[in-house]
Amino acid sequence: MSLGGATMDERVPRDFETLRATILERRQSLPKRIAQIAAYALDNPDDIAFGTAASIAASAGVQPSTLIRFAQQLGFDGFTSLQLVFRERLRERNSSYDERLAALRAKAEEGAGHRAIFDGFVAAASTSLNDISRTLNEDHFEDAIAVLAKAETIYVLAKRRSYPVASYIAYALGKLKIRNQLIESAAGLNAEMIGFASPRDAVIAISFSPYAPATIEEARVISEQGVPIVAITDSSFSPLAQFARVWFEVAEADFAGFRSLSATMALAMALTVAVGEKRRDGGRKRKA
Amino acid sequence: MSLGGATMDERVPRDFETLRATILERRQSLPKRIAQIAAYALDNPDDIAFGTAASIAASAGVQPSTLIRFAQQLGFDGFTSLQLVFRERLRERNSSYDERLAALRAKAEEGAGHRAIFDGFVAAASTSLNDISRTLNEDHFEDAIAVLAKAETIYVLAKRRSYPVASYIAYALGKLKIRNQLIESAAGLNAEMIGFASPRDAVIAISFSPYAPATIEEARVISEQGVPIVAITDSSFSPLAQFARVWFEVAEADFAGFRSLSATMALAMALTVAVGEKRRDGGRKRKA
DNA sequence: TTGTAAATGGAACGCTTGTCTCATTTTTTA
DNA sequence: TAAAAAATGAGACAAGCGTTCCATTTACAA
Repeated sequence: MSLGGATMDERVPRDFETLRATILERRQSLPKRIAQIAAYALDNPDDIAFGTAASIAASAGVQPSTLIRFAQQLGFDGFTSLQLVFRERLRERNSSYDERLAALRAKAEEGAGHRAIFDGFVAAASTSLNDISRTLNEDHFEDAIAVLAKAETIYVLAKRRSYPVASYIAYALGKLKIRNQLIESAAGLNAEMIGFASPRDAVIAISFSPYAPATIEEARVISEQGVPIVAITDSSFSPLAQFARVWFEVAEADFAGFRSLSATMALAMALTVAVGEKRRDGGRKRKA
Repeated sequence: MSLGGATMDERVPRDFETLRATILERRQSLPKRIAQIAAYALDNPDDIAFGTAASIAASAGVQPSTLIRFAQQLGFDGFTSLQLVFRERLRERNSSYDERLAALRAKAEEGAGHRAIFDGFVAAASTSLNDISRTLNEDHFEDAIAVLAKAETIYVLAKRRSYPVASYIAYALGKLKIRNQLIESAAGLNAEMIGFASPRDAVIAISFSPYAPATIEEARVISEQGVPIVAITDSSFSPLAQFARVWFEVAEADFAGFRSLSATMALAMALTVAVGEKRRDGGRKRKA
């Protein structure tokens, strides 16, 4: 008989995720109009949080009283209690990504303690990842993969601050059983190494301002041999860009004078794995 | 005469950031009670978004009418219009960090196209950064800095997938003019290199599962010589942990079988720069 | 079909809301 | 200090709120 006024001792979903799960679970057994509101609520949670019972009911195409029955069906004692859950959801993702980042950066900039240094590097890395995720040119990306997938040997060229990226690329290519050659300077035999490269090979070259002269010079020589170059660099004015078949502009944030490598790393790894995948599929699995 | 009912042709802040800037700019010239609400609004934006004029006024310790005057002072035609801006703020950060990440990961997992591979690596890197930012043990961090700052020479020990981090540490230490030695295996002289290390030096060792046997063995030898080790590894069961004076547990997310290095990189750079700073200050600039 | 229970629509109600007005207090100006 | 202007507090009020109630419709069992 206590049709609507469900007593509060039955478990009432207090957080949005539980509520969502409860709704999805009972979806089948809900009356038509109630189900209609349930669907609307999950699709437009913000409207539930901010709207009035009347406005929400109108948007969902039901009567306000149905909205209240919906709430009661879920164990709430009225629409208002239900709405609180939807509002709490918005409150709880309080520290949005940007605000967290801003907080990190602020702490880092006011320069208090060693923790601030750590926060600074985390913030720089996050910013870089965010930027590249927005700005990556997908056409260039596909072109680069095509160039590299055709290569017999992939040469990897980077010095100084970019060298860690090159070494990880070489490691990953090796793991994927793709023939590659890391051009290191230890033994001073770079010129000879480069001499073996042919137009059937390809190069991944990485260099950021101030561009290591050796990288630029080696890129020039190797491009004159007709070897296609995929470059990762930091601006269209980069001397590397003029030698490259395809090039990526990656804006890495820096902190305390050291550039984050996270965006470059992510791009490098994606290139590597995509090349591996393309080779396995023999170019068959293409997007239409 | 049109004291309150400011006409709408004067520029009304429509987004939260503009509103915030406007308030901060006029702060000095605002009447006492109005300023009181202004401060409350910037400190408790969520309360403004969800509360009623009465409840907000009570929380801020003013009359509801003052709240309305505050809104009108800013060019809104009432509290309700002002509140819309605060609500929009919550709506707009709709795609919270976690949701964006989840979207990236979902795209990456459904595996459509090469872009998905890229997204996967970006997501893995972001997740790793987020995790380490939450879980970094500050005491360990300070201890590690202390150990490394005292060292005459810092030895950097890492192979295979961890090697890129080691090479960046070595690069950064060099830039900061801190004597360091990267233990590479190229010439097979590692044993001799290690032999020079003394208890007045220190080691940064990095190894993740599956732990490169060479790294573990060299860490064992070097710790038996009494050289303090700062380890970056992935679990408390790591064989590296038992040799270490201080160790960090870094949980790197992986994608397509390749582990992100972003968190490790951030930690490594922070350690390096913090050591550099501590040496410059001679330990004088300590937190109380 | 008929009877019963569930579901629904719509109007009515009491209450709280945002806003306005006006008397009072505080601040500024001369 | 006196006068004028600005700021403030507090109550009044209409509009809109969430909720309830009841008549009607729909679904289902016998």
